[in-house]
Amino acid sequence: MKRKVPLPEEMAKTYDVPNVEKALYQWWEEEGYFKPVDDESKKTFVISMPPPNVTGILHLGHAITSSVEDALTRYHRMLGDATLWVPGADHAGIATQNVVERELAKNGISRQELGREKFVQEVWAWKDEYLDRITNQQRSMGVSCDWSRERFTLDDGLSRAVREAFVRLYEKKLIYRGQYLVNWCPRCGTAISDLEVEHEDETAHLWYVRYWTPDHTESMTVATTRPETIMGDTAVAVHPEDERYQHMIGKELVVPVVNRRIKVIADEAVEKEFGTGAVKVTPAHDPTDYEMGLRHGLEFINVMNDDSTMNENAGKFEGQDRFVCRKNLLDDLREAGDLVKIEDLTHSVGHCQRCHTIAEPRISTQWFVRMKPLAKPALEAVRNGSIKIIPERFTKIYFDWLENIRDWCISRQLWWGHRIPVWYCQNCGAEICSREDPTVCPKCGSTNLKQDEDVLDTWFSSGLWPFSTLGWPDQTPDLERFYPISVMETGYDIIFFWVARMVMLGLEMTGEIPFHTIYLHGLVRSEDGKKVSKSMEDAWRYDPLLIVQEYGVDPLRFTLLTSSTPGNDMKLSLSRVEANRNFANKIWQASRFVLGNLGDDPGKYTPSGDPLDPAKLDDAIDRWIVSRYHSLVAEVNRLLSVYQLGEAGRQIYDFLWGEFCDWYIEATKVRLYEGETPAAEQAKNVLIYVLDGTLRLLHPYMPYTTETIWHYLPHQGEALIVASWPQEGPPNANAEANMDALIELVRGIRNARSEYDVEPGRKIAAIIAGHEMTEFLTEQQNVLKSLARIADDRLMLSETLDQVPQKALTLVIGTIECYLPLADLVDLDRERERLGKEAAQLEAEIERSEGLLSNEKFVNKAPEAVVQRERDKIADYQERLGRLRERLGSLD
RNA sequence: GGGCGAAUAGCUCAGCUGGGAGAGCACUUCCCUUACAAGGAAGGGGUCACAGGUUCGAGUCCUGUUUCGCCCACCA
Repeated sequence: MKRKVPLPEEMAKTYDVPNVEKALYQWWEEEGYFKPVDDESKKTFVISMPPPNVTGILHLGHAITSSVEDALTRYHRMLGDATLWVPGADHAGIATQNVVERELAKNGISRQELGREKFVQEVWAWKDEYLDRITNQQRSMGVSCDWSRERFTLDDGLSRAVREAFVRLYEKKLIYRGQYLVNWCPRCGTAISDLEVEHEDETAHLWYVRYWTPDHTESMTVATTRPETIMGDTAVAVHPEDERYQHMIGKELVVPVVNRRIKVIADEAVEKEFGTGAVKVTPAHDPTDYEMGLRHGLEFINVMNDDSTMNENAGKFEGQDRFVCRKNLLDDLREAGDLVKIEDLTHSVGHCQRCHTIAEPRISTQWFVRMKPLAKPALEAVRNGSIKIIPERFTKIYFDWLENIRDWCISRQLWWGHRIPVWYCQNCGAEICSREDPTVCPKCGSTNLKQDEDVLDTWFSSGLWPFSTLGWPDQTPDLERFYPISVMETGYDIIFFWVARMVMLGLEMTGEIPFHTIYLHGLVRSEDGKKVSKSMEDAWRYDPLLIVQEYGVDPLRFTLLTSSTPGNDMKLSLSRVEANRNFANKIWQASRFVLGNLGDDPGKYTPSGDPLDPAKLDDAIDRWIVSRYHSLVAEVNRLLSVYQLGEAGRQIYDFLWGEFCDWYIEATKVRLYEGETPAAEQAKNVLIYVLDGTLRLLHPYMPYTTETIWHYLPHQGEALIVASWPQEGPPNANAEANMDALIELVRGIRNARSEYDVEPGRKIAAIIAGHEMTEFLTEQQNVLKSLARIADDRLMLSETLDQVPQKALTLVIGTIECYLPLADLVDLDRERERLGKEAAQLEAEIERSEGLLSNEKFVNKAPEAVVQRERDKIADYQERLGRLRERLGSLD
């Protein structure tokens, strides 16, 4: 037996969809709607969810990712594509290790005390809890992803993919191990990649330090911001063409404190203008100096330990923290008279992305990926259009980074992550990189093997995500069918960390592009424009879970989807979420109206799924709304095809509220309240037809609200989530023009009533000459009476008028003349003034149009349609003006 | 040092291929009318940052300037 939708029997009077979100989600999932249809002939549409950090808490960044990806997924599912959205989570090496270490520290336990194996066990134990939390939070956003395919970057399959990728790169010599200068986080105790260093401008000091020649007869002064590295100096460098120092090049100087002799060298990297033009060279602690060290064959002296305390090379400062050492060293120098000068200086300082500790450039043995050979095809794939980036401007950023790419340090001195699959023979020293754990050394046969201690950068496994989640390296049916995936959707802040690396590794490992389209969304900021962070005082206001609690999922989703354009940041405004909650309520109430007017057998109004032809409808207002709806479908299709989700959403909003509710529903009331006339029956069919279709269009944005309402309305099919996307149908220009006139007329009358303080309840009289519009207005006279509050027996409608009432307000709407004899209320002087103003306005408009048309260039060069529009305008305005003048004359 | 983005109503933002400036919130007046007060009706409010240019026509395209934000870069 088919499981029933978990909804109350009756449609509630108030909007309470948030109360059924959970049940609906569960129902969707249990019905299997999130899985791709099992039909090989269908086109596929695939998205890989950017895996959230397993320790993460859902924030607005996740919420926007979820909203965009779910909207795309639902849209394509309704289009009939075999749609797959693959979810998963990231083990997030440093981040997770830090979190668990902190948890353990609460009980006074350190990672070192536990030892590697036990600590990793401990993290795994935590992982389940964390994973549960984050995935539940994601579910709460309504994500329609296939949880049966959920993956975790450290699970067996993905670990195998990581190892396979590593070994392949190793065998192609694209991975190498060596001693180089890397960024080191002393707090995390690991190397980090260039990308993981965040530079910030800080005010600091530039210390001028004097270095003497061994005989203490000559000296040179160098400027440094990091005096604690002095003990690692192995040269002083000047520019080769610096005349001030020519005589010193090649001479020896003595490093303060450690009294080591170094040479003065000449190198073009030195800027003559900066400081004294002489620079201390510390190849083991500075990127520029490192390069110089290589060029000049200098010694590399590391003066710090892993935790950035000074090591034995720092002489008397051994054991001191780098900044304590700095202070003490400066004191010593000052005392010796060799601290010549101190200047203020603003320079950028690198910090660890994860813990914000000042990173230390440091020489160290690490594993690297050779990037240039990988970057080349990745550049080509975007250049030749195989991969498209939206918005396009990020293409240049992608190019710039890849064109100047440097090797990627992938080893981390952590315990939580994929261990590097390399073993060292303790007997012969051989290095063994292998898919399987080796037991004997292939060179000497020794069984004394030791695996490399390091783990891989988290982003290494993320880089394989689009295909590792589909079963790679095995040629699984999923990989066969769903790879390459369709869209890679993520924030622009991780274009280098993740997106570019996926392209490179995807091309290298699978020989194919990993995805066709890269869609980058903007970052969410708080209302005052700051980056939303947990430390913010009013951070709770930007907690998606709390927002959802207060307003529901759909309003938040709709807000996130319609508040910005691709790639642009957005400031989330809660008043907007509230407004969209009101929108959801509006749809609910409108649907209640429709449902409540269908009578005892609503099923007979079930839409067939085929587009209605407005030309075949009897009522002009029906023709109008159907025509407008068809234009909406076409417009939404167009916008979605170019990823303009925001604009499409706004169009649906405007149509539903501003046209369907404000005008169509109001107009149908007249017919519906007449009873079961043929006209009423047609209205019901059209109401359902348009509402059903619009709910479909809105479903990707507001899945819960639309699914719920849809079930109460007569419908075909088992669930909206798997219902078909609306078809485009013919518009009807004539109906739209007629209705536009009616709307303008009603607004004009309402405006006049308001201006003359006619009580809202009072029904007034109206005398109308319809001219060409007479037939239409006659057909719709009851609607007109109802909307404009004209008394039943006091509407005089004819084609022309023999005589018009003196004491009456005058409205001229296109060809329609309308007089409102408001008797005692009408003040002829005031009326003259009002009409005079209107006439003046029309004159100005006519003058403007005539000006345009008298310009030969405009007439010749502008498109015919634009010129014609101006001509039509003049005709229309002149007709109106004529009538106004006539009326003004008759008032005298 | 290079690059990118933003600048539109009091606030938050749209304005997609250049053809008479829009929404939500806030504001004013009125209305609890049988879908909806989470609502309805009618309003007020903008030299589209500035200066040039292209064009018959520029919020939209080009150049420059200013302010803010971001990214990249071996600024000792």
